[in-house]
Amino acid sequence: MQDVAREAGVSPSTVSRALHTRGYASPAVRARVRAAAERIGYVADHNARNLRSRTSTSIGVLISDLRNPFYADLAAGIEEELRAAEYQMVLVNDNADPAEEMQAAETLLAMRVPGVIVTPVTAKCPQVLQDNGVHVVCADRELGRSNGDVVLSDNKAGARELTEHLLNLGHTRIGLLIDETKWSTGAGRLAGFRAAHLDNFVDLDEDLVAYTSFDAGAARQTTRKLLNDHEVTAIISANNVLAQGALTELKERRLKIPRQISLAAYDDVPWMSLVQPALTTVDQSTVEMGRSCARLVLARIRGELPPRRRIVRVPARLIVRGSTGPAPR
Amino acid sequence: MQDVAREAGVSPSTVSRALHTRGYASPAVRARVRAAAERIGYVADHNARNLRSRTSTSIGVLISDLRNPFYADLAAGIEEELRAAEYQMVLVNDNADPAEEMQAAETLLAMRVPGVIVTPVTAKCPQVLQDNGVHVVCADRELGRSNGDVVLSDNKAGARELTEHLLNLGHTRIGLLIDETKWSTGAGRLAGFRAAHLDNFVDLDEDLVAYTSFDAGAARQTTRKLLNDHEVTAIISANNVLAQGALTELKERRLKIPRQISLAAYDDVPWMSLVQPALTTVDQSTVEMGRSCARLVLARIRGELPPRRRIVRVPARLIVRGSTGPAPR
DNA sequence: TGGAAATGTGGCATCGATGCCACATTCCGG
DNA sequence: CCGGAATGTGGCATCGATGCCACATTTCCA
Repeated sequence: MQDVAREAGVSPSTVSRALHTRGYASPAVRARVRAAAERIGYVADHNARNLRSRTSTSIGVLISDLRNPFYADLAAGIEEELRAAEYQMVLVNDNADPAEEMQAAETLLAMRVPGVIVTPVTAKCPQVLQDNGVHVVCADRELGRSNGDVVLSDNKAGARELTEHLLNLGHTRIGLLIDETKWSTGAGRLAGFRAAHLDNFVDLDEDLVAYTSFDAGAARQTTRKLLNDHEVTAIISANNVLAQGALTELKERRLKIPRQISLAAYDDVPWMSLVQPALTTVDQSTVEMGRSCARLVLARIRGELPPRRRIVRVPARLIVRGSTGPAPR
Repeated sequence: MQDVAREAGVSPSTVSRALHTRGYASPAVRARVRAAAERIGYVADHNARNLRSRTSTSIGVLISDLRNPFYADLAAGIEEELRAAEYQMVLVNDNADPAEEMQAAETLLAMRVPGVIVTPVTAKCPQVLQDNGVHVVCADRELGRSNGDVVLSDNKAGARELTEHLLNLGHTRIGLLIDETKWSTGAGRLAGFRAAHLDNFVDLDEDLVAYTSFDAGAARQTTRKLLNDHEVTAIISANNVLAQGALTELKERRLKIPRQISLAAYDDVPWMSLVQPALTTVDQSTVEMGRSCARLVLARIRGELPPRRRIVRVPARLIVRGSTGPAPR
């Protein structure tokens, strides 16, 4: 910048004013400075700018697992929106580990990022960030009674719609493969599953809610057990990872889908339309969810929003494909 | 930091020395300062540190499309290794667009990142970065005659092995679905395909090399054309995106895989083992590739490497699954 | 016991961009 | 023709961490 000032024959202050819209600078000088900057290849130092202005254009994004297409899509949506606003995305994987999550939060604090988008593992993480003046948006799920902004898939409505689709096909014994109900994600999907049964006057056998862990192998075992112990004519998987395990087990058993059993999943990811038959799913518009998160955090940073917490509910859409059909008699 | 100094009753300089391993500080003072920092909840400001030390612990990662599992895995590997070294990842999607790529490069320059890992779209981008003193590692591909570090999949060997696998099964008319040969990626895979034919004394009909564009829909059309115009008993897709199109077309035609036609793909991604039959693929250990990139760029930054350019070749591994079988007579 | 060496700590300039304030110049009306 | 407003530009302190240098204190040996 000193160099640009010398090159243009003005002072550093003038350079600053000439390159930004803020402050006066005669058109002549402005042009001269811009030319000089161009010639030298001047690129403003973000660190200095951030230090002085006590802010930054980097946004922290804290997710569980980039290799899961859900998180990848979320991040892609966030990045797209941030880039358009000339912000940068600092992406950190926490592997759904509380310790790594807190570690990451501290790093982001050190970077003095003005905002963070997080798929929280612990309520403490968003809390700590917020306490330090960072604008936090929780994505995909809510832990306990947080008081920050959140962007959620409408889990209950989506799961209800999916369940109703199966009930309408005559299924009355539907297994639900689910890994957790402590987060709003699992809780909402389970609630939707229950609500659909209730609405349709179908008694729900609680044994058909099969708890497993967030892992395809475990989901496969759980599916096996579910099929061994109970008569079910359809299975709903609460997310894309569990669906993988369920499908593997069904294929292994050479069960005809959907003739002998129907399979459906919450969270539509690409492979689900590639398998034969393609899976009936609930698409939670993950990329759009990411965009919403970014828009929300940017609006907060710019102070465009009232202090009240904002809850964005991204609609979920049922996609009927070949894996669901009439219940066998 | 001023606050910590006051709290501990020492000067800022001493705080700096006490919190780092560099410089002297009596154990007593060190303990006192650490305690004070802890109490206050002090987190060093990266911007100030970066400004002063003219460096940064953020690494730029410039990729084409986070939604493609290949890039997601690459990024995941990079992030894992960076995090372990207490570096951060600034992730930018350039959508394989030269303009966006240059834009991103400029942003990374502004951030004064010490290193960038890029899956280049244009040779200009890594060049510009390098000219500005940034350590650049090109991942997955090489453009023209660059002189920087690169981490590549051993495309030629992998493609040769895959092709040989098919030739050994008696296939002599193998279609290759490929989108580009300007980058080292496509060029290497095509070379391996050719080399395998040569080694096995099978004449290669150049018409069976079907050029398409990087898009599942286009790949499907090209596959259709390939099947209409030529007798082929096997198809190799040059990457995961094209494989999607090829598979869709084969399913549409109700061709029995592998009885009537074999299908194989370069770049193993999760859905390939979920479809029935599972696809024979070449696994390029994408995550490990990402880790290698990160290790390489960190080593450069630390000055641990001789000036000569480093070319890391990550081995590719053939995974035989159900989609390839003996050639039909 | 005096002086040199060793040890620990504080002062201060610095990195680069920013924006307040002061000052120089031009412009206009009374 | 002079004073005050309007306009444009430069000086300078500042953000927070760092590390050189100087200085104060202690240690040690001659």
